[in-house]
Amino acid sequence: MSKKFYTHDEILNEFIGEKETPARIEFDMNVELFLVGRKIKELREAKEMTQEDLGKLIGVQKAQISKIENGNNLTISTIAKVFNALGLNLKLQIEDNNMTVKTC
Amino acid sequence: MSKKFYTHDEILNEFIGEKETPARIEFDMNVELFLVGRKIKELREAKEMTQEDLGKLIGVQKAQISKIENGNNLTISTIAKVFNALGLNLKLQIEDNNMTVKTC
DNA sequence: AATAAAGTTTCTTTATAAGGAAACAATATT
DNA sequence: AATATTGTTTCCTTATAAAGAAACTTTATT
Repeated sequence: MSKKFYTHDEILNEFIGEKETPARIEFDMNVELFLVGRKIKELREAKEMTQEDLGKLIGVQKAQISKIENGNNLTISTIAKVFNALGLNLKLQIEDNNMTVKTC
Repeated sequence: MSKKFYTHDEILNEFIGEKETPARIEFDMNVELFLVGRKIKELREAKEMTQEDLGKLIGVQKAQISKIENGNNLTISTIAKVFNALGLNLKLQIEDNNMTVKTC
């Protein structure tokens, strides 16, 4: 009896919905938002900084940076602080699911 | 004795910094991030919904929507909930201040 | 001008993000 | 293999976002 193995995409397509369907768009947005921490880690590493380096820049311990990178419900002010420290500019792009693309 | 009147832009240029200078970029990002609430109000009104309508969609009182729209340090999860309810898709666009443009 | 509808404010509680200290774990480095 | 560096976890406190209830204010509507 042969087992079927699923790719990540197949799982999402099956259990959440195909790409561009409302449920899937919503899901993808949530994933993206809640992965800000992961993104921060990536960007910090790209700048070859340690958590301690980044912590010093914004005045917190390295442990706090670890929590920020691995936690998942940051506040706007925390996100802003970190992005500033990394010399990065974060913009919000708002898309209406029924067409028009705005940017704020 | 004649008084000089300043435009909004003149004030920002003078007291924060000219556009595209690091201080100004940082300032503009902070403004944008902290104005998510205002943006939510705009978008809700564009959909011709009352605060009560929106509140019902996400299961909170209209007073809470007022606070979200006028407050200024929302969490990711609050932002996600509201944007979902409005049928909007929020994307984060990350720009490195020394060039390269990424999107997550 | 009176009524209704929409939005805001105040007061309170609850939930949780932010943060430090210190121990611990995992990865380099010598 | 021992040491140093980097990252994570636990325990704890503090700050504050989220939320409801109810009074209040502002803006339509009749």
